[in-house]
Amino acid sequence: MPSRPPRPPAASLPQPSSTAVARLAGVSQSTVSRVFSAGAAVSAKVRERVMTAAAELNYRPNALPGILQTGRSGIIAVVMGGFYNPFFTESLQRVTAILHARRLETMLVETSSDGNIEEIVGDLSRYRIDGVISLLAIGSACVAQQLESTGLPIVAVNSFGHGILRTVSTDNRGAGAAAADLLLRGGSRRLAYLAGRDSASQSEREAGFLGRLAERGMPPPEVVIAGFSYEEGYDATVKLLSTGFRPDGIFCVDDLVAISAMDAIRQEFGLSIPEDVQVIGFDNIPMASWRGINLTTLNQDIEALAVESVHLLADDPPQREVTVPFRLIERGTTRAPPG
Amino acid sequence: MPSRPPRPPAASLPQPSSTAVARLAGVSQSTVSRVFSAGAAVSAKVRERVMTAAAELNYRPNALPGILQTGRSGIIAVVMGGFYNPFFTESLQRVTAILHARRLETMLVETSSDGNIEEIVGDLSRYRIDGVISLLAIGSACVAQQLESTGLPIVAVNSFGHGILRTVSTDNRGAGAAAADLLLRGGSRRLAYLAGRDSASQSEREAGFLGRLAERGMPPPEVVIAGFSYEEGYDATVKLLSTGFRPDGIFCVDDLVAISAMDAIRQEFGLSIPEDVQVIGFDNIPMASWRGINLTTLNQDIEALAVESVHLLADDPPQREVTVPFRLIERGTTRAPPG
DNA sequence: TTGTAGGCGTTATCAA
DNA sequence: TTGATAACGCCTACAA
Repeated sequence: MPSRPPRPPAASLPQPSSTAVARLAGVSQSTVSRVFSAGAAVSAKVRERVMTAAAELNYRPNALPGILQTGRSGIIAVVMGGFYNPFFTESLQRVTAILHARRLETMLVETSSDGNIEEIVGDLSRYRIDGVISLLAIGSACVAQQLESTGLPIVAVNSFGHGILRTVSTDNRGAGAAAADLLLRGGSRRLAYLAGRDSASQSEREAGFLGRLAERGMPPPEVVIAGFSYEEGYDATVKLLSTGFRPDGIFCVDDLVAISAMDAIRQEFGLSIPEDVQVIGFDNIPMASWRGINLTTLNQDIEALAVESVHLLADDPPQREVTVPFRLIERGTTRAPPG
Repeated sequence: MPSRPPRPPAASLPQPSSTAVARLAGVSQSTVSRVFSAGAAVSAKVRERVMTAAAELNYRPNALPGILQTGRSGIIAVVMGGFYNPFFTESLQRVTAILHARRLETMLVETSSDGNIEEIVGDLSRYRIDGVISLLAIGSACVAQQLESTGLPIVAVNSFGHGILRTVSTDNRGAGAAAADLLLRGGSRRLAYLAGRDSASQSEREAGFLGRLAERGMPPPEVVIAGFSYEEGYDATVKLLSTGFRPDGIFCVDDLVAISAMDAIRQEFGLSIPEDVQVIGFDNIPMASWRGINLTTLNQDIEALAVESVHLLADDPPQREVTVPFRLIERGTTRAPPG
């Protein structure tokens, strides 16, 4: 099923080997190897000679034979989708930075759905990658099972674990409840939820929101599926407000949807935020803090998510599921509490 | 200088080798190899037996020995920074997708400055990567020289080539001129340019803008350095308008700066856009088309930039520098032409 | 069509 | 402290 890259991409000159350096320096190949290994025992004189020869040949050690022997490559596959969402791209940035700090390399896997993850990861296992961090939620137990069958350690962010995967997640349920509390505190009584498409984070946020409203004796809110993007969110909001139902408080599955909802509310219906409608987003992407947007939202601690993901993958600690706390960021799209 | 990953990241079970499969299937190792190679000559019966054995052991071919022999890995290093800017993240997405379509893998290199690129790429060359695509501009000829010394083919986007690198760039100069034309056409006469920090794209855009204004007999515009981000742009705009000078047309080095300028203009100075001030951005990031922003901008054809980058790297065509046309996107922050 | 054997560039083990 | 040698797992002749 796998195959080599079909056309040779830009052939480069063959790199010099440690043998070539050894020859030039008049030492054995093993000595060259030692010079370029961490805790080696080499005399200063020999090291000097080897380094000179290496510099002359522009020698760069080749990591592949070592990988061949140890079976460990120091390469981690990071699975990404949703590049349009700053939450994901910032997550990618942090994860990569943390991996780099640990001297691990990032192999980037780009895919829009989690359907073909298994195939892609299977392909990548040709390189003897050491593990997988998926910033994309793994939706089905079946895919999780397939991934596990690669034998690689796998961490998924904001995903179900399906009893198999290691997971790192924001406290999505708690955050949903906090959103409910805040909307009620601001006086909203006709509530709506702009939902994402099926996923762990989406359903946890929804469960937290609906659960808290029920606890507090509110009728269930209007729920409309808005996806995760601006475009879908805009249409969903128009649809929601066109039913005749006029919510005075909306919780959105993410900031992109929240921002689109604000635009639709103002431009299509001439309503004011937060006077007529309170809006709460999720993620705290940079745009949420832009002056012209100023969105109240629930912050995901991306740094913590990234740190914990790498920790779970690389340090193999006993716990397999980590929850990271959210933080409420009150800005201008909710009404400050009266008291 | 380089070294192996210090701590073993999550040891996984050793993967079965083709030899193990061969033993189980009762054939030679080379036969297994042939079964998993593209244009192999294997009898159906043997292939069948090998596949069964491979499935039983959950065998995955190891690409490393092949790389060791050929010196080509099928891995491309993609250098990224500026994750806060959708232009860069979308570029990354496209490049990765195109590489993947060619069965090339993406090794992601995250760095904020181009200063340590050489070190990072040097590290990566341990993996015998086949080339480098830098979405980060290479600022100094010195760094370009160091990169070239790795012997790897290198493509940089929106960068100077320093007579060494292959480059793919938007027609930044032409786009700057188009911005000048549009502002003048809309009637602006007191012009300003919110500049980026020193880089090829920044200076080309500035040169195009200033050049065209000069051609058309206008005095040189006010120029303020605004970096590339929202925060810096906001401060720079406040600074610009606080000098007493009141521009009625502003060209910005990128959309993030333009959006911040709009926010500052409206919120700090109570001016209207485009009535009092026309604003033009650069990139055409998704936010520029958001209803609440609706920014006139110059589109960079990211798909073309990505395609050409991979082409220049992988197909080694004669030309080393490619320019991609821009496209003017007129939205609501400029005044429609009177005629 | 299949098997045998050599080599890719390291690291690790042992002997000197 | 250094050198020789055997892996690592695959590919590619070449032989059968």
